[in-house]
Amino acid sequence: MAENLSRRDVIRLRKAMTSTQSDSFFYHLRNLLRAKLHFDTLLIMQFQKSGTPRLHNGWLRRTAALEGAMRQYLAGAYRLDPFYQYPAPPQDGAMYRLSEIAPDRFFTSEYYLRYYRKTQLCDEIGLLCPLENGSIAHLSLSRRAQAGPFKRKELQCLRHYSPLLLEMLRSHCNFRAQHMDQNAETPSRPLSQIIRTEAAETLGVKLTKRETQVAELVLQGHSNPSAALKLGMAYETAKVHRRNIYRKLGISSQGELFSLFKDVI
Amino acid sequence: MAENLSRRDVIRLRKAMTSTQSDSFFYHLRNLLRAKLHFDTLLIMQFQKSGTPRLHNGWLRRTAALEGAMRQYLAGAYRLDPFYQYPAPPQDGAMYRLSEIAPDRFFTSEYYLRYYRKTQLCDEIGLLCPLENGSIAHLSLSRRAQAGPFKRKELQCLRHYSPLLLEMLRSHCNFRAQHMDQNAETPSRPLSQIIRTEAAETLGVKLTKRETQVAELVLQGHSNPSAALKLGMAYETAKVHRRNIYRKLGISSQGELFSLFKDVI
DNA sequence: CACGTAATACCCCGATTGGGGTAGTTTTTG
DNA sequence: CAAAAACTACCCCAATCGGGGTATTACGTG
Repeated sequence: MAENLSRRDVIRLRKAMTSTQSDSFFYHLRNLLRAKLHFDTLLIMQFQKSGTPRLHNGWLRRTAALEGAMRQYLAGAYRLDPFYQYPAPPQDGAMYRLSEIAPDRFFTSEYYLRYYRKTQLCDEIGLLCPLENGSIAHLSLSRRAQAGPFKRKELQCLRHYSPLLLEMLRSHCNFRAQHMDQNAETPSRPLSQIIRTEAAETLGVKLTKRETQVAELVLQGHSNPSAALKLGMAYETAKVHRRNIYRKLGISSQGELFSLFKDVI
Repeated sequence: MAENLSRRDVIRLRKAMTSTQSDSFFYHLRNLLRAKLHFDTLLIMQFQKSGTPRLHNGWLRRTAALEGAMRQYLAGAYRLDPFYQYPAPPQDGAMYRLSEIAPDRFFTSEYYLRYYRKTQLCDEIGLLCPLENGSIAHLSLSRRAQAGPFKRKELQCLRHYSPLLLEMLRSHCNFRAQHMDQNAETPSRPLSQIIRTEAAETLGVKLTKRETQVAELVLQGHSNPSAALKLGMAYETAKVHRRNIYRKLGISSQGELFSLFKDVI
């Protein structure tokens, strides 16, 4: 069974666990995981409370598309990442699969089509774990299309060891946070604020609070029903808000809404 | 009335008409037109039979977005330009408005949202005129959103003088063609071929003739009914082709189709 | 000739979008 | 307080899309 660790695995695990407070942790972690499953990217990031995400460690199978996407991600596209916008994980952290937590229309959203799809990644597992300072540690594993989605066994294995992984992740991120220049934190404007000010300044339009929220969810890839559910309102109400947004912005389709904000995000 | 030419207009007209065989034609043409209507871009191009379009003369109101879009256009996006893909104009040439000749879903198409919309252009008038060598001369006038679409009077004026403009356009393009290095013509792969080979090579999928045609029209911004009309088939048949395309390419939405080819086009 | 592929046309369905309207309640603001 | 703005919920509708199916008619190539 995948859950069983060979002697070598045990050694790898020990090396990873004992190195969380050092720079070699990522190396050992990668070795550990590589022995148990196949992945094409491995990232350790930190979602900060009011700053842009930090990439602590990253390994990508060399691809121009992947590196370009990574740059765009850190530059602002992260705001539409389902893992980034996912509500705070439980105290102990948790493991999620992209397809589980993605908004219902995420895979036809502009973010997916423009940033994600061209990386050829087809599956992603994310571990999220709250840190002491209020930020969130994020471990991401993903697979390219040619390798297919994660297999059942690989998922079982990950799920089985996710408590350990989360613990290591937390420990390592706390270590990295100490050596991080707090002041170098680039402030991150939340998506809602971007929408508001962009609409106001560029288009001279004042969006109401609810309209901004609906626009935000729509940009993240929620359908009307899904956005309504998230905001605790009736489906028709979300529709009304969207209609008002379109009217105010002088557009008439979801695609135009995306194109209005894609340069800013 | 807008059709009336002042004495100064007459002088401008004469200058333009007498300079079609020289490099100063564009300058005089711009002066002539500027006196009669407002525009934010003025382009003289030549759509070649089997080469990429040539930009003979171009004037853009300085905008980073405009210049970027122009580069993308010449690099390949021209293939989705409604004027470019418009069937051959009559012998004497003709004048068209973008909204008249655009595919029904053009304004929600990827081309429009990615290339056209961000230029902030909201209206475009194109004169098309066949040349001797089989290529097509194209005069384009467009307006930015802040100026609004062309006014009725401006359109009347243009329409009234379009025979003259077309004649000048033809004359000038023939002049430019003489001084053009025939061999420098960059060969242009037609869209259909790009779709075919891209699907075959990158995705290992053989699209049939009809499927390729449907994919082409969809990428250009035609809906199923519109594509069916263009291909002389029933609406349902076009739908079947599209369904087969999706199945073969392993996708499930129009957005993914766009994203598959957007890097190639 | 026969068989496979391509192409055609039609049926069904559910889901979503975009746009129109009416109406009631809550909140904000002058 | 009273009016305006925001929010809510529901009604209607047409259009499109994506996916399922069946069936008939070419068209070629072996």
